[in-house]
Amino acid sequence: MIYTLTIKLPSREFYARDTATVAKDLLGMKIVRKIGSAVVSCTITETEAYKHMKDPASHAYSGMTKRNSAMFGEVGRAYVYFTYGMHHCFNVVARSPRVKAGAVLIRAARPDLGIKIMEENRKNAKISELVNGPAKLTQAMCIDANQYGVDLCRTGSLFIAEGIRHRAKILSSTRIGISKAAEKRWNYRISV
DNA sequence: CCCTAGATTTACT
DNA sequence: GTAAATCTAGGGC
Repeated sequence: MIYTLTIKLPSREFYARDTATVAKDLLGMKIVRKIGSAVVSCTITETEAYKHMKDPASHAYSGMTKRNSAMFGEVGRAYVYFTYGMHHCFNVVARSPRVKAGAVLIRAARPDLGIKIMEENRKNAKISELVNGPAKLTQAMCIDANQYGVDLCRTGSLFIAEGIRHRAKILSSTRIGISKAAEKRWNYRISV
């Protein structure tokens, strides 16, 4: 028996909305990564919105640089940055049309497919800690500077797909690990 | 469980 | 020069 699996991807317009709104709507969606012939995927459980003006915590706040240029580029693409001398973090470029820059940091997820591969990439960490942090997720899913600017609206080596519709309550909190604009509650998560 | 220190590179001041 | 959208190991409780 041959099954045809239909994978639905959010449209480009999905990402052309307010960054915080997209951050909430990404909860429950899937990150799919093809590594050679293997596939790994996770369901997004925690996100954070980073805007442009009026958001001193955003990489885009002080204008465009070589590092953050993806935040000013086409929505629906990947913004991957390197930090703390050893970690990569994965963002999805998203903003309303009248805003110049914005991205959603993917902070945590739930492992879905390819768990064995992710365990190897994560030095055999416990399943509950495979992708429960922004740099853990990129490590498990082999996301680094090579994925900078990748179009997440196409079924390539890295993309976002719609997940199972969920009714989980969305909790909002202050963003993690920042010192500026610490009062803004642009961190969103769903439990398990 | 909690907490702290150290890793290690880049980009911008 | 230094701060950075982080993680891990190690020690204490």
